This record gives sequence, structure tokens and C-alpha cells, in this order.
Amino acid sequence: MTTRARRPQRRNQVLSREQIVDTAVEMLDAGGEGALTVRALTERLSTGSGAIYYHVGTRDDLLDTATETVIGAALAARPAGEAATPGDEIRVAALALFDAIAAHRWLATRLTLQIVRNPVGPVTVGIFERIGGQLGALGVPRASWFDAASTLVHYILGAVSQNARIEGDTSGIDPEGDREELFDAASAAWRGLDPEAYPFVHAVAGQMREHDDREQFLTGIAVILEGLTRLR
Amino acid sequence: MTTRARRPQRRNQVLSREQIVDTAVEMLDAGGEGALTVRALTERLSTGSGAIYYHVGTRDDLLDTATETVIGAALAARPAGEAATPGDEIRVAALALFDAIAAHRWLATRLTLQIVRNPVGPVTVGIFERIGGQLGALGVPRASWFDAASTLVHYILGAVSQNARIEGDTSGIDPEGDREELFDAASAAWRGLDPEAYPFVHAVAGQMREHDDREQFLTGIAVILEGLTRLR
DNA sequence: CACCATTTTGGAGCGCCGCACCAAAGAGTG
DNA sequence: CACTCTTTGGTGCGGCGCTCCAAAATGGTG
Repeated sequence: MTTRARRPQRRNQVLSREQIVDTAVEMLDAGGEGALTVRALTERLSTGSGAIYYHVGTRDDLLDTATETVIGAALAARPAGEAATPGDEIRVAALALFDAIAAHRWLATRLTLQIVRNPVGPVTVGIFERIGGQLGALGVPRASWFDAASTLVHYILGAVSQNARIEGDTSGIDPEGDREELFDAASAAWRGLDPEAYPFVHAVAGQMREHDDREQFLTGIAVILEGLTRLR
Repeated sequence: MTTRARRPQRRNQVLSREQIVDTAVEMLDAGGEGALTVRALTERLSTGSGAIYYHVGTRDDLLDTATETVIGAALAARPAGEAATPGDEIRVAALALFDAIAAHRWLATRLTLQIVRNPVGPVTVGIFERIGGQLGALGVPRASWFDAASTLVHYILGAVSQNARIEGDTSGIDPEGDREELFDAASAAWRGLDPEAYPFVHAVAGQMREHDDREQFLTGIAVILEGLTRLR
């Protein structure tokens, strides 16, 4: 018998799991998912691959952990005022996710991946709880809670994924500049399409250039909340 | 001067672009995105990598082409009856996308990827045109067309992505069997969560097991359409 | 203090991968 | 028949994730 059965866990760790994850997030932010290679990580931390695998497991595990970390931080956001309506709560949570993915564009892919294959993990549960918890106060009947929450989550993740930008090809970071540029180009291309074959796309080419992502995102939330209140 | 300026394109092609894409789709369906390697493709077609790159370019190009092919086919679906309401049109298009991704699960990731980085491509334009073209008849004011279409597209792609299953780990194909099983497990896990910390998730654990994906998807569409009609 | 079980580290090596590149075969043309 | 351009199969390079292991660091114990 050892004197005290369980304790020997923590030794002095020069390299910590947290440190690795933080560095990984930095690298992901800087260069997209393709930039996070185990080799690059070991070089950055001046260590070997063994240490990485010892602390966080495979590259996939590392990406999951990074996702959990970032999403967990984002979901901690609460409305500013004291008397917040359920709508406010949902808007704040949704915007927190929106902004998190805008700041960490690699999240888009990873988030849907994780929600799909790990419904029990803190990410899925956290998002559902945060969004769904407001439905009762919103007047949605209990029997529709899961459908309603799913609708919101699907919309939020869909919108947020599609507003995320391309990963891996932008070596320089020019977040606003080429975003405008890209919209201009897309708008011009849409306008240039055959109005007979593509009347709608042709017609909204102008709106697409002038729209604001965040505002549009909130409009969508408002539409869904409106629809949900008619569900009763 | 040649006798006729443009014509000499088609030589005898033992290997056609179409053939490659079709085979690629088969392989993707069978084993997920990870299963489509250039090496495996060359082996399956008993050719070399040079021929592949000559016909379709890089692996990424091939995935884009495969996506365009499948989505193009899906978008060709029209409502059965003759007198279709705008709502019917949207539902049919949405369900076509839903079913396409259910049949080709690798599409989920690829679709959002393509929409994000190629707003001019046939996939993005096709989806927007198909969905957005109904908004006028639905009574949505012209100034809100782009926002409304975006809301629908965001929701559809979000829902559809999250209903797609995991890629690459299932060697055997057991589409219904382990789906049930997975829901059961997830439901049990949700029910097992602390009701104080996660009241909502705990409460809807039962609904999550019994829900039907397609039905829930249509409920979401109905909610959004309802909300859109209040937008005027 | 010295000893040693255990944790933690760094790195070499394996089996993959995508893809650039190229020499040669094939098909139409004069 | 020769000649040109298309099409093909294959080889090799650089890089990847990951396994495995010898060695170093660590901290409790006699």
C-alpha cells in the first residue's frame, strides 16, 4: 500500500497541455488549419512530437481541444444590462459565436464537425443549453423545445460557417481589405449574369455588395424568433 | 490558317473527365473524404496520376467538380404537382439539398467550403437563385430579398451539415442502424447530465431521441417562412 | 543523502500523402 | 509516310501524422 493512493499525478511540467493548446490556437489563427502541423508545433515549442502526443494526443484531438477552449470562452459572454429579455440572451450568445468564428476562422469547419460527431461534448451541450435555455421564457411550448433550439443552432452555425473566410491561402492577413474587394468582385459577377437565366441573383447583386454580415445575421435571428413565437 | 479554326479538341479519350469525377464520387460515398486519394483513384482507374491531373487538376479541383456535379443534379428537382406555391418550391429545393447531403455525406464540408470561397460558382449561384427566386411570390419586399435568401440558405446549409454523419471512420456502411444507436446513446448521455447545470439539455433528451431529422428540418423551414412573411 | 519508480521529453523512422515533372505512346493531319 | 499535339503512366520529391523508444527529469522514500 502506498501511503496515499492517488496523488502522484502532478509533476513539474515544463510543457503544459494548456501551453500547447494556446500555441496551436495562435498558429491556427495565423495560417488556418493547414498551418497546424505537428512538426511546426514542435519546432515552435522547441520540443519533440512525443511530448505533444503525450499531452494532447493526436492532431485531431488537439483541434477538438482548441475548439472547446475557444467556444467555451465565447459562451461565457452574458448580456450587458441587468434586465435581459430571452431574445437578448439568444442574440448575445449568437453574436458571441459569430465573433468567435470571425476571429478564428478555422473554427467554422471544426465546430460543425464536433457537433456532428460528439453530441455529448461540452461544445454541443454548451451551445444547446445556452440557446435552448431561453425558449421557455420566450413562450415556445415545451414540446417544441428541441425543434426550436435545433432550428436556431442550425441557422447560427450555418450563417457563421459561411461568413468565415477561406483558410490557408492568405499568407498575409488583410481581414477587411480583401473582404470588401471580394464582395465587390462577387457583386459584379452576379450583376454580369444573364438576367433571364438568373433573375434573382442578378437582381440582388447590389444588395450583396452593400450588406453587413453582422446585421444580416441578426436579421436572420429576428426572423426565426418571430417565427418561433407563432409556433405556440 | 487551319481549315476550321476551332475543332481539334476531341481526340480519342480512353479516360474522360466525367469518368474520373463519377469514380471519385463513388469513392467519396464509400469511404468519406479521406478515402479519395490520388493514388487510390489511379489504382481504381488503372492509370497514372498524370492523367488525373491532366483531366481535372488537383485533388481540390476534383472535389469541387464532384460537388458541382452532385449539387447540380439535386437542384434539378422540381415540385411534383402543377400548381406549386412558393413555399412548396422552397421546400422541395431544400429537401433536395438535404437528401443529396444525406446520400453523399462528404458534401457537407465541401459545400460550405465552396460557397464561402467561390460565390460566383454554379453551386452558390444555383442555390441562391433557386431559393431566392421564390421570395417575390412569397410577398417578401424586394429590399429584403438578399437578407431573406441568405437566412434561408444559412439555415439550410447549417441544418444539412449537422445532419450529415461522420466521415471516414465507418468502414462498413450501416446508415440507419448506428444512427438510431447514436441517438440513443446521446439521449442517454443528455439525460444523465446534471439537471441543475444543464436544465434545458436534460429536459429535451427524450425529444432528441424521438425526433426525425427530415421532419425537424421542415419545421425549421416553416418557422423561417413564417417569420419572413412578417417581414413586410 | 542516494536510490529508484515514474513521469516527461526529444527525435528517429515508417508509411502514407499530394503533386510536379517527364518520356513515351497514341491519334489525327498533311 | 512523317509530323504535331494530345493523352498517358510512372517516378521521385518534400512533407505529413504518428509510433516507438531511449534518455532525462522528477520527487518520494529509506
